[in-house]
Amino acid sequence: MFHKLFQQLEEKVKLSEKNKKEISAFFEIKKLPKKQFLLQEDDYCNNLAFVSEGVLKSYTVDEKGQEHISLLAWEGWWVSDFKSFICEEKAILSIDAVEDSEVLLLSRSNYEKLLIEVPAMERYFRIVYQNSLITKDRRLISSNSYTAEEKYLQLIKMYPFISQRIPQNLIASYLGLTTETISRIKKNLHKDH
Amino acid sequence: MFHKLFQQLEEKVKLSEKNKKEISAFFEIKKLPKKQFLLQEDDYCNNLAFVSEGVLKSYTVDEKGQEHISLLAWEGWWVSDFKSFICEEKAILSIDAVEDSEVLLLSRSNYEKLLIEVPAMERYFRIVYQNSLITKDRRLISSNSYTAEEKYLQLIKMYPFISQRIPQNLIASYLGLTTETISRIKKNLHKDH
DNA sequence: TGTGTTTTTTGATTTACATCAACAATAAGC
DNA sequence: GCTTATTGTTGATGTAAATCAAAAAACACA
Repeated sequence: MFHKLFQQLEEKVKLSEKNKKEISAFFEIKKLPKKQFLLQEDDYCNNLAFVSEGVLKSYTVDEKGQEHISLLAWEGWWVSDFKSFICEEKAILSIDAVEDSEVLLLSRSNYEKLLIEVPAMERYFRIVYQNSLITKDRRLISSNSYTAEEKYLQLIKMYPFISQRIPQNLIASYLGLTTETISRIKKNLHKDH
Repeated sequence: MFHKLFQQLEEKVKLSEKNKKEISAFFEIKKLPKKQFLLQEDDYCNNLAFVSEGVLKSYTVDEKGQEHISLLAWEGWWVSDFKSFICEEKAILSIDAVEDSEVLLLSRSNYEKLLIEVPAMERYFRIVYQNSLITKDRRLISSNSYTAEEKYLQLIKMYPFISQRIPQNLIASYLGLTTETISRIKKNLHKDH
């Protein structure tokens, strides 16, 4: 359960065994069967969630009822409605499980305590956010300047196995495209073999 | 020169007078006249830049020579090609001054030292990145799910005075639209007064 | 093993925004 | 103040991707 978490942490910061014991006490384990919500729009997001198993998606829903996925989070990723979590506002994101999953929850107060009591964690989150910014930056550029095909190819390049795990309609939503468009792109790529 | 920086820092963390002296020693001041580059594509981005005066833009240039602005940074903002800075790769972004500006440069080695020697700065950057992620998240949602008009309105709402300072063609590029589209949107909004 | 559900494919049509082109307004340099 | 750049507007036309609709394929589970 905590294996993935510590693996993640130790990629970025040094931890003693004592640290690890300390840290795990701040988390709560939660099983999340497929399709179950971790967060619903308009609720308050009171936890950061670390995905220890499975895949979750976070998304907005527009007036037409269409989902727009902002993040696909599998093992080793953090998910939340960050703005809601930090600013204690109502969430605009919903989060649910794409497949049977398990998450480690870190409540707001535990998050704040953890940052202070374990300085390595302050550093860890600074690094995670740093990396996260890098990816988000690239995604934003891609979203504003690339064609549908380029966006799709870039995603496949970044996560070659994503289509084995994530249905195409979710990939489409993640890229801000329709499932029909993805289907046609694939057909086209095949043609040019 | 350092006034804006300390103002920014003290919004987020507590600093002693001694801290301030220490911190300022890590920065180098640079004047940047309008249109001058802070960074060019394919160079290495070796500094984080804090804008103490003026406005910079960071952008990519596509095969057709079109600019795609990823960030408009005015007083109080940080700019860099973050991936290049962190991973020591070649930059894909160019950064230049939209108006006569002044920046405070923090080199990679100074950044790393600063984070370790002044723990408040580790905390500061964690908070800055945290906030930055929140904005980037919202921008990504907007970019993938909103119409041109919605994107424009959201920007105006977020930065009501932006059009007084930033020419429309740069705003267009920032939103991933053309200047003609912005012009038509404005006309339309006016009509509905 | 079949039957319903979810996901993907294919084709026809529409639409939002880009592109192209020409011109108007503002600002900047000498 | 006049000239040259820069920025913004307007109209005509093109196009990538959305939408609509319906069938096919893949999956789920009774």
